[in-house]
Amino acid sequence: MREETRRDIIDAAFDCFATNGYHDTSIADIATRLGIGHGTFYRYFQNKRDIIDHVVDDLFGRVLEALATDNAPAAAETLDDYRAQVGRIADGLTGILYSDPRIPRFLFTGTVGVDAELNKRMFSVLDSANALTAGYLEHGIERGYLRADLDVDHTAQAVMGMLLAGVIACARDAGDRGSADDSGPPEQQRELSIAIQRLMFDGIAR
Amino acid sequence: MREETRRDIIDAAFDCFATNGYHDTSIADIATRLGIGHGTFYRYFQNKRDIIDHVVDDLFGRVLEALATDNAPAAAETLDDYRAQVGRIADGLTGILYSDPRIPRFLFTGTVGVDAELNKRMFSVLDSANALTAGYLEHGIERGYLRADLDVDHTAQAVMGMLLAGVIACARDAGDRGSADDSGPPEQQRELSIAIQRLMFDGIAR
Amino acid sequence: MREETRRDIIDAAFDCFATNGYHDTSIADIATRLGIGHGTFYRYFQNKRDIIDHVVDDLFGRVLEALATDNAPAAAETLDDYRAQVGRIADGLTGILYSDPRIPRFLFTGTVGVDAELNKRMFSVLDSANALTAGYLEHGIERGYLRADLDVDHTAQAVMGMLLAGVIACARDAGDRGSADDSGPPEQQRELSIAIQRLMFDGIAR
Amino acid sequence: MREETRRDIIDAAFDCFATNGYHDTSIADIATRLGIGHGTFYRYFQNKRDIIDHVVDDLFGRVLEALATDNAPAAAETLDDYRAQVGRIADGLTGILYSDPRIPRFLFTGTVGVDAELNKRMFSVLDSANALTAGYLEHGIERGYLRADLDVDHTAQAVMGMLLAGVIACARDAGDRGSADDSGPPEQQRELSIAIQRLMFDGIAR
DNA sequence: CATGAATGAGCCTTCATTCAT
DNA sequence: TATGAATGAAGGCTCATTCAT
Repeated sequence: MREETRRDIIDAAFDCFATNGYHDTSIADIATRLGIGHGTFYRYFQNKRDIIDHVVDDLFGRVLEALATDNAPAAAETLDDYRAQVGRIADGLTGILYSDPRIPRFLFTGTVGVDAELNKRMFSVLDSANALTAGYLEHGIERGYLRADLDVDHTAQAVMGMLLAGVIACARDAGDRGSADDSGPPEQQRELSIAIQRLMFDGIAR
Repeated sequence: MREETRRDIIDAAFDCFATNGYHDTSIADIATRLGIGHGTFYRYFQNKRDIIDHVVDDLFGRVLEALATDNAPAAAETLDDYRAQVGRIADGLTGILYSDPRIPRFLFTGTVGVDAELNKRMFSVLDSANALTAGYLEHGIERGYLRADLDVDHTAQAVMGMLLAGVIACARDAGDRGSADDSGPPEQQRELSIAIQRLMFDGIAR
Repeated sequence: MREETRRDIIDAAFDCFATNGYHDTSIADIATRLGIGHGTFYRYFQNKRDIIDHVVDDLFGRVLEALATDNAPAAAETLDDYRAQVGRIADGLTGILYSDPRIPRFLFTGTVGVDAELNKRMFSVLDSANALTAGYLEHGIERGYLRADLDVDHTAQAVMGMLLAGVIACARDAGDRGSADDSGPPEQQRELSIAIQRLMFDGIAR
Repeated sequence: MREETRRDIIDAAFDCFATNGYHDTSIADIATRLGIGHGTFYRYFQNKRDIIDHVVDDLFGRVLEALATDNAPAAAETLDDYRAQVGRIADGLTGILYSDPRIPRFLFTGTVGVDAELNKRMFSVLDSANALTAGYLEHGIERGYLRADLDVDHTAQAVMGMLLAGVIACARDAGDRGSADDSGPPEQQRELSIAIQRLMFDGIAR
């Protein structure tokens, strides 16, 4: 039960799921990619359904870590601070999504449509993200640099939706670019990021 | 080849896919739900992969029709016009999504993770929606009621993302409420709709 | 129950079986080729197994008729008579096989490997042919122009084998030539015919 | 992937095909006869179509080996030599066909009517046999003990036809005798063999 | 009489999972 | 501990046959 093998299996599974989706990936695929016997898989994971949870765990862990690294968790005290903070988070996410194109692809083909259970979990993650965002907004209201009548919960939901649009765009681009790691400059992503920020802070009206 | 049977199969398939997802729905499931022999299915559709396309066709047809009904295609000439128009579209979508909770669920479990082909198709639909939205924004700039320096394409993408957030929320709610047609008042959805509009037109800053 | 329809079905079945074989021909194929509903088939024949018997009946009827036409059934009284008779029979068979390339093909793909029952029947037809040939030989011995110590039964079997070689060659050629009726000159067939006769009457030794 | 299992499957398939024919044999039949799960079949062979090729390979291998054992490949130098050689080959074939009655049955029900592809292959085998026979005849002409004006190709075809008659007779007898290995004395076969030889070397005329 | 919609038995094939080595 | 041979549940799909219209 070498811990390294466990990691390798998670990585291989992540790769397979991102490339072919959960349902079109067989245990044999994962084992073959790793060069191990497919019986070995079952020494590390209960069953096929089991691994996806661990892949998701692992992915979220990596994403959160990456976000935490780039982002001071310090709360913004002014609108400009917040604006900058949002920019940093957006850039951070962009960086993560583009550092490994398999991430957005996996979120699609490896996460959605697998299971009612997993759906629930993903919804719950989204809830957390919403709550986090709502917290930021709440903080902004308290500090006085955001509109007092802001519906924080639903506004947070809307903001997260814009981020999702980014993830989806990445997933599509990743699909177009194939699975290779050739990082085309994330120009599109950056522009979307800017558009989101302007929408939030400047509105669209003249 | 009664056209009615064809419709029934599409409906039953829609129902099954929305409830259990594409991969956990067998042809026998669809046939059983309809009370027909499973061989009959193959008199109307080529194979399992074939029906999903028709279900998607049908769904999009219904959605577009519903949207068209509620919405004057007339272009907005003032910001208030546009604001109202956005409100109508949002309400329209809300109404559709809540009229049949299977719709958002199907978009998830019956559409994502099926196929590279279908993914491509869904992306392409998203593209169209983006382009449509961008067109509205473009028009607004020309008419002078929207910021001239708006990045229409990416802003459209962001706006569509917010709508997606609504779809996702619906899908989750539908899951919680089961597949029955008990229309809990779409209070949440209405509030999200308002939050999106305020975000677009008023921004979040004080 | 028009008799003509019955004939048409037999013809269409013959065509399908010759082209695609018994197992790769569906009732729908036969009906479609004829432009009738495939339910109609069952008004004329019990089931799929039933039709093959009628096709075989029909085919043998046609072959025997053709042979009878070309051949005086009169018994040969001299070796030269017999030689000529054998030649006529051989030419007759050649003509039949080449008049419709589907015949040898059908004997293969529509007759062998269908059924234990049909195998038995074909064997029985072969028996009759053997017996007929043996009768000719017997007659020749009685008349004194054939060797008295001839094993008529097995010699007849051997002679029939040579004819079978011709049928097989035809079947292969027919396959090569496609199903069209382009009668390449049956040069090969004529030469085989001659070789058989020389083998019978002159032997191979110098 | 025990090689023995592979052999067992080939044998079982051979048995089933010989008894019931290709189309009336299911993978489950083969597996059941062997007492293995039917999934196991697919660990050793691609699909149902795949196995028939291997069965044919195996059968031809065995036949050729048996023929080679009994037969000096040395060329005949005199007519008597050749006569003896033909006798040995005929006896060899007889022995093979009767050593396992499933062989002639398989050649019928397991080989004909399966596939255009397999038909082609069988024709090609027949070609080789014809060519081999023609070679012997050619050699006889060169050595001077066969008629110089012999049409070697078509004569070879005719000779092969007589052998086929033997195969067919065997197949029928095997069917009558059931699939058991009770070797009724191949009296019939021997007599056919003699009749063929006399036909070739002595002709039928007095 | 003709039709073709409906049916379900039956078969091929995949693949997650187990377990003896 | 690692392996991969074996397994059989499960599901997609075909097509001969029936029968209401």
